[in-house]
Amino acid sequence: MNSEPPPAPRRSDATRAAILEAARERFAADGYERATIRAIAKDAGIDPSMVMRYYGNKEGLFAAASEIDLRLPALGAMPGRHIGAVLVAHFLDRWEHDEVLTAMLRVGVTNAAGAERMTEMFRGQLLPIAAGVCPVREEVPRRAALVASQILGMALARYVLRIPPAVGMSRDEVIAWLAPTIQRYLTAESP
Amino acid sequence: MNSEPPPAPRRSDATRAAILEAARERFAADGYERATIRAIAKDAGIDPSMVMRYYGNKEGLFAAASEIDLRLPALGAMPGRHIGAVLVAHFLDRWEHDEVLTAMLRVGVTNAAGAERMTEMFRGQLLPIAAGVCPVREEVPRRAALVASQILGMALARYVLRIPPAVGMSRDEVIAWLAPTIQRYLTAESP
DNA sequence: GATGTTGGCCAACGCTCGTTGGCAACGTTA
DNA sequence: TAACGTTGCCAACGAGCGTTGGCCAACATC
Repeated sequence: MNSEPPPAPRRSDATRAAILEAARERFAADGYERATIRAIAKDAGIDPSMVMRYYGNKEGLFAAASEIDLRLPALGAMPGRHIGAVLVAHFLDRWEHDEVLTAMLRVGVTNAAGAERMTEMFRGQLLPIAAGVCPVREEVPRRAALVASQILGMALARYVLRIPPAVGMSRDEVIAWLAPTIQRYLTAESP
Repeated sequence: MNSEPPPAPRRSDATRAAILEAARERFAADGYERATIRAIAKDAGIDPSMVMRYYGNKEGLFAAASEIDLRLPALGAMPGRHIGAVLVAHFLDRWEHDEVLTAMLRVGVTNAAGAERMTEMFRGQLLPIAAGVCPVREEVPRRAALVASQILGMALARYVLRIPPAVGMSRDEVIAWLAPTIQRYLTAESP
């Protein structure tokens, strides 16, 4: 993957980071279209032209800002019997502590590049997990997609649409309800 | 609700309808920001200023274009044992034949008004269904939200993000997998 | 047939957007 | 000290947006 030479530290690294952080916030809050480069630059305390210089254009900025790692636990560490609860808990944590996920969800719905990135994220990171516990090999993609549908659906209701009862549920409550669903999607016999 | 006098048929009804149809298509395909009034007008074969005349402004147009009825079956007709399968099948039908739902999902994610409308839609139409079959009265909103999370999540994966395995599943397959989930969210004991 | 109403287009407004190019200040290197 | 790449700001561009107001033809009403 990483075949670049050691990245020489630049004097502008702080600015680059500030832009990225502001971009993540704006994309998460407003979606792709309404998150303007001008607003992001203002948040970062620099000139809009700097954004162009460092990230080429708006698409490049989003690509950089949506670099993401789900940090899914390793395969071996996964207890097969409780994988549903572990996964739900993990995703709740990630979503609540990383606004990039909300940004991806917001942008993925309106922007083709965002949708593709989201799809790839799940294919690259959730699929291996599913492959590790799923009984039937050729069903792995479908089962991973089912898991994604429930996880993304809860994220949508809770963090984006903010449907009141979904927001009002406690973390443990969400886990208790969703874990059996995920568990079944991954490990149960085909219906 | 409907306390207006009988609406006198206007000569411009055809134009109004054409605008609305074009708007629904554009909102569904592009989301709120990128669906421009100019493009909608061009699709409808009229001048952009007509849109303003008939719907006031862009928000008004969206409000009119996203008027929606989930057409959920009546309470009495619902077989309690199979309510999960019935609901999933019903939503798949609705989503595949009415682009307004995709439009609402796209817009609801970026636009506050869209999100509110989507929340209200579910509260007004899904909540009563849940109330009819849910064992514990005070859990009705939460259970309805859980149902919404799975239904919306599948719609997101299948019709908006177009995650390949989700798209590739047959209608019956989706029903077979999701029905038990919905059934449990609505009728099972609290976990 | 005159008069008011409706349905439509055209041209333009003010604004914001992404993006560009030039120019000054700074730090490094020679 | 001179040359140079880096970092930043400023001003402006062209385009597209939502929106407005005026004008004209077709229709309705008397």
